[in-house]
Amino acid sequence: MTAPPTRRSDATRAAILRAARERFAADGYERATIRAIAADARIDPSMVMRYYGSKEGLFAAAAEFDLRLPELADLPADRIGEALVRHFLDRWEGDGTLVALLRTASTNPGAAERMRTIFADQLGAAVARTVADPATAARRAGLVASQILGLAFTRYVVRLPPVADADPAELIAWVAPTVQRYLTGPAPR
Amino acid sequence: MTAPPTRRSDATRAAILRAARERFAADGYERATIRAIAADARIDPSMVMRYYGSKEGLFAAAAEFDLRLPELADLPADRIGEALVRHFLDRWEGDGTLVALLRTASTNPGAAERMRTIFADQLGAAVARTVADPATAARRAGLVASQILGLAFTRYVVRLPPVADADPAELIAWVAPTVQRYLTGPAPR
DNA sequence: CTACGAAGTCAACGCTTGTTGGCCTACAGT
DNA sequence: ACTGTAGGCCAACAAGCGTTGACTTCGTAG
Repeated sequence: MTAPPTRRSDATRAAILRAARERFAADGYERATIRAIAADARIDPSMVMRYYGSKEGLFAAAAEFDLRLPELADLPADRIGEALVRHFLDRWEGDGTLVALLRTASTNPGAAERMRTIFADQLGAAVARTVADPATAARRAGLVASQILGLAFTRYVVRLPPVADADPAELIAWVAPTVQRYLTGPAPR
Repeated sequence: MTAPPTRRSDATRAAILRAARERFAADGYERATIRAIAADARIDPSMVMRYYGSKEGLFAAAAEFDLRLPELADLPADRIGEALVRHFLDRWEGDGTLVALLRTASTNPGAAERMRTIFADQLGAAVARTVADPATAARRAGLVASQILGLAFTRYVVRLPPVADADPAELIAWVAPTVQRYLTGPAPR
């Protein structure tokens, strides 16, 4: 047990992180300035540097993200698609971090790398544990990612009206079969 | 016939536009600097301003984009999905403009608006012409956009390995049924 | 009560960016 | 040959950025 329980600065650190996530989500990496983040958190820009070293360091801390995937094996095999789509919509409807990552991955190589890691490790691993054929597991996970990220991109970033305005239940009903097929459907050819 | 046939500066204008598209596609809006674009085109940064007024103006000119969708009604009804996926892969494999738009739409409101227009007008209209039920046409077009843009995003922007490394034929085989169902499948519920 | 380290503030730096206006150059019409 | 004009270049500007270091304030341990 090495940890000194709480430092006085923890509240500030947390405020910075919260403001950073909001700004990164709203504006992307380059337009989210340290000065603006500091203003939101009501502290001095230099505090950000003290605690996170640099803008890159701040982003790395703000973009820590756990998909919190459920154990797919515990679900009824024919409901995995539905459960996954529902889970993702819930997950990022309440947490701007993934939108921040999505916006930033477009221009920042580090963020793109982070995104690759998250989806390869977390989603890839969960899929590998459930899919029968290990040879196609990675491809299946990639296809699921393409539909899930496409949904997030059109709904939260571009805000294409027919997708952004739909209620979650309808989106789930439409998209779940796609994900289900990518996971458990027969491989083509 | 109002047009003076060719001005001496047309070659320069075109060079700027070509360089701009490449830079915007590779770096996104904010990291693609006018100076870098001008250097690529081997002209002075001030020329960019002379011809396009501002960086926003340059982007607006560079992001002009026609999806060149085929007339869907001319295709066999059960092959529309396949044809569409193949068309999109072809279309942006050879032209960086859409990738530039994709990267830029993440952070630049104007680019997001442009993206919305392109997909609502061009794809939305083409879908509306083929889908039986006009009430669901917009939603179906949005869903197609979500899968198509998700594919582009994972393959060309994030470069998620299982999607980026796949060859087009395999991607088409996996994704075509999704698009086909979004277009011609029964509406859920 | 005092001293010391952490937390926070302030002002400035060096750099890059988009943008501007003045200057030079080359070509077309007479 | 001469001149007007469009094409192109150079140098500079103001603004905003990330980042730095020195200074002040606060809370606590001895």
